[in-house]
Amino acid sequence: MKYSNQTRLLVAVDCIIFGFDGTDYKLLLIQRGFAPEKEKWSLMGGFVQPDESLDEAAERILKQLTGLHDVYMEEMQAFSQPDRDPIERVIAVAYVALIDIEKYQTQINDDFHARWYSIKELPNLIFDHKEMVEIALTKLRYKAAFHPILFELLPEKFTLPQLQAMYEGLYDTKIDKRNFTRKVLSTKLLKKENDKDKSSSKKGAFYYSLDEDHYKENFTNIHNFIPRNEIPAGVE
Amino acid sequence: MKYSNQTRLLVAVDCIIFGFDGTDYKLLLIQRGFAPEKEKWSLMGGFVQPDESLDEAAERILKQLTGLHDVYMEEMQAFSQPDRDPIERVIAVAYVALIDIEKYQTQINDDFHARWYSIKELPNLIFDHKEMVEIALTKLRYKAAFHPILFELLPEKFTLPQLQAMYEGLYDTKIDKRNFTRKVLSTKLLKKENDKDKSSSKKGAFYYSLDEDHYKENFTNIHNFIPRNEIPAGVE
DNA sequence: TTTAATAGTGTAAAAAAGACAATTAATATT
DNA sequence: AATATTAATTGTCTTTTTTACACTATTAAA
Repeated sequence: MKYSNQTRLLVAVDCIIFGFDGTDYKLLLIQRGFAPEKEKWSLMGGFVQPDESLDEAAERILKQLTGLHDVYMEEMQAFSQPDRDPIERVIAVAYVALIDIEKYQTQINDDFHARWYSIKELPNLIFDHKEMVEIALTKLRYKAAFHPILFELLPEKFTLPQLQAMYEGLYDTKIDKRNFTRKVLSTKLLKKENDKDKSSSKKGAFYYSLDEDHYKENFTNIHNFIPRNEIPAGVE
Repeated sequence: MKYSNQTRLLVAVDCIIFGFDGTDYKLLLIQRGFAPEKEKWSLMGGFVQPDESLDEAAERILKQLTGLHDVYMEEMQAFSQPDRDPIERVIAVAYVALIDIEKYQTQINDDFHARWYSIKELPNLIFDHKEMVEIALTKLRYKAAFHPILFELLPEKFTLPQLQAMYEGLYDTKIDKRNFTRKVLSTKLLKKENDKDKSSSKKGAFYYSLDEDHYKENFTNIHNFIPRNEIPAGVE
């Protein structure tokens, strides 16, 4: 038994994969291997298979490209203009993933010709992928102002200056060191390590890591990592 | 030309339509007119047609049921478990709408047997609609704590006690009158009218209305309508 | 030992949020 | 006409949070 007289459509998942290299935010793009728009840059995506949910499809696709699983990823928004794909109508559900760029491994066979692009120097993207990325960035700025999600971009151990650079990079702003440190430490999300990162200063900066228990417990609390006037308007 | 060897699916939109009657939050439900689950209560939904986006489908469906257009509505989340509909796989994108309950008109022919149910006394719903409603409520509580969206539930003119009751209802909490009034008026979103609503007190309460210009300009600002500890954790 | 470069830290003022209760306005009652 | 009743309206003080602002500490390199 089926529903009759209804049109069935292709449904795809597109993954917006962000990384941070210490200075710039990066987007992981692939060079599309098939028509249309062959060899143009694109988000990694794929069609939803009959036996999988959208979340599962997104995980499969992310794994395929990065080799990673258990990654922070969430549904962002559906893109459904009937003509967004010139070949055939495809409804795309965009997912946003935040990964530690160092954990990304080029796959044994780099089928996808993937590359990290700085979000400041993105190439032309196929279809409506550019719009997807812009919306994702705006939503990321909004959400990261209140929730400690950007830690997903960092390695296990990181320094306070690195952390601050990450926030400053996302909002393209300078934040007062003392105020930032105080706010971040007051969340109790961080554990101070005993060793220092001396790669970027003579004095060296102490490493911190996430206090996993506190992190899980307090993840959904409302925090306040950046000055109010930097929070982007116009978002949920 | 088509993408080959891919499965095409039904895509539907389901509308979670909230109202507020001065005391309780209400959900507009229909009695499903066709199998499966005929005559069971359900969200209003419909399949996406070949020529329309999801947003357009949601608007069409909302208009069909309520006669209303230009209503506050936004995409919430996709529901995509392969077996969520026993007849055939359907991916549903849930939309949340907030309407002024007084504007809702029963359609000329009430094809859908629609009824407002208090969210405290919901009947059993088909498929995963119950889950959709619960998620929608949690997200509404989150969003309404920061953005002035609940005004969409009120008529053009409303009193401060009514407004406060609406917030108290959503969070199931009591809020201090003086603090609430101060916060709400400090947003500059409201205009005081000259007349009073005397239906619920001898003294009467002054009407207020939205200052439309300020409302549009400041809509996306971050406000703070309810005490911090009432904001639900576990949401975006 | 001096220099250079970045890390680390404290305090005071301003703004926002929270706790708290008496007065006012209008109608209903006597 | 006076009084009782009911809900609306209004202000202050305290606490918390946020912001603005600048010097000292550390250590490798010169």
